[in-house]
Amino acid sequence: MEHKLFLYNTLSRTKELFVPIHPNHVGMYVCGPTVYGDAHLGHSRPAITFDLLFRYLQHLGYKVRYVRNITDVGHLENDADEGEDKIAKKARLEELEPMEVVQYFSDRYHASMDLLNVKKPSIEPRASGHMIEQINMVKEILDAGFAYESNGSVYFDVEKYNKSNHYGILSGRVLEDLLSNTRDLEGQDEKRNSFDFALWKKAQPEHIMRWPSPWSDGFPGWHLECSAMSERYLGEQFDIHGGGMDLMFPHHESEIAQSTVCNHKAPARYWMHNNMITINGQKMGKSLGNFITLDEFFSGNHKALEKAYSPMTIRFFILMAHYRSPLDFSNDALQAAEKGMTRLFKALETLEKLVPGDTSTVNVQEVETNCYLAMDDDLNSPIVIANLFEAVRIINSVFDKKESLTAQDIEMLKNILHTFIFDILGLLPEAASSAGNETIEGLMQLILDIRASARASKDWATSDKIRDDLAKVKITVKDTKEGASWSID
RNA sequence: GGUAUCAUGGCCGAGCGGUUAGGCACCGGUCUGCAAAACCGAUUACAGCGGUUCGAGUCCGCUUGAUACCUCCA
Repeated sequence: MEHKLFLYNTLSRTKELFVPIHPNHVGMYVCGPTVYGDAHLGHSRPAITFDLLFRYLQHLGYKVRYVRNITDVGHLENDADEGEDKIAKKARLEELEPMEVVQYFSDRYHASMDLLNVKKPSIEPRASGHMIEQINMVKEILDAGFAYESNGSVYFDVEKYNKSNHYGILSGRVLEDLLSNTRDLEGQDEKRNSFDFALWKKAQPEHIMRWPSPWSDGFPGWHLECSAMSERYLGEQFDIHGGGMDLMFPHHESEIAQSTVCNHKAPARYWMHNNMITINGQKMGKSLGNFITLDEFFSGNHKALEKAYSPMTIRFFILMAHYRSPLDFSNDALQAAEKGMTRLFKALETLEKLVPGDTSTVNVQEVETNCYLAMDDDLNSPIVIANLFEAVRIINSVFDKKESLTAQDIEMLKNILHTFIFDILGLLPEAASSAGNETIEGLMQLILDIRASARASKDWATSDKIRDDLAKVKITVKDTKEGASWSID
């Protein structure tokens, strides 16, 4: 099957046919988390979005090198903490080594990503492990005359850069507009212009994380690590650079400027940005303090949550919206996703039980074609899911003898669904909720046996009492053709 | 103020000029001792006002409203 994969490129604000620089190979860089806190729902969106792209590119046969960094140095606090490295700040409060904090939250981030069935990137570099590359890059930019040293810190000269290039090419900004936005911040006087950004920051005495450099003991600027690490692992120019929309400016804009000065070409050809997850219409974010961590979703342990939501529910919820649309969190939406996904997986079980017919009354091939068309159209996962539900309808109708499929078509349908549900969307069937505890299993078996004999003798009073009383302790009993089943709510 | 994005039925969410999105809820039906679950089926929409067009959620303009970025943020 011919594939013309179109991806929305923020640079051109249009969907463009994806053509890799080197045939059959794709280099992809995505901005990862800053590890000084637990991952929240918002963090799962880029992870899942670019996991979807990673999976799909691999499915199409590309050899993909996917680099997703971990930021463990370099970001500055604002306001009272201006100039202080975020990680150092947190570490001091906790009286832990900064690297201990980094390790702790990295591990927790990885655990959450594993639960969400997010594939590990090919390389996951840390900023702290690439000091030499970053310092070299600062030197290069200084040598090229696009940076200046000031009091031990080094700043990128945006105004000079903008004379030969367009600073704002990605975000659609015009430098003159940025000029009007002067704001008093500490350290501003070191800069020639407010929009200049730091390449190297001199460390204040209280800084724990610091590295020697030709200019001062300090740490690299906010945007440098991505430029340095993407170049190191993917080369001067690579295919795809991704991240959250909130990083478009100034982070990605500055990355482009830095790399362009060093390599005389734009670092990435396709820039992709996922939209935000909102809560009550507002962006979920650390600064706003309105975030819910992934662990809280998984445990249900948060006042805004009516119940616990499994990792796969979260994944399905995110895939039900297109990655460039804002997605509003709500219990209703999450529960709708949960029910829909359950129905999808139930149909997968039903599919195994279908009895083949002599002819097919529905076109199975169409499901596959439509799913591929949706994926090729800028990763339109909601449309893929809609088509999967069309398959659900087909499966159930065949099961109900309202439609018919040949053995060959049933096999094809299995292949299609497995490919899209497991391989591409990366969904996994949830583990049976009732399993695990032998004592409870045994007790429930006993209770249901007693109820079964009551029902056999049409003793509905006893049968209903057992069911009602179990319901009071949040155990649901369902009578099916194969006997009673139970689950804990 | 500047830049960008968006406004779809009870809720969530597709749609990129011309025949059904889809999910959840609700309603009707099948099944069941009853119920739940499951399954089948039907219904409800395109912020407002103009314009372009044979034809507009879909393009253009204006109005209103919302969000993001401009300061660390996925």
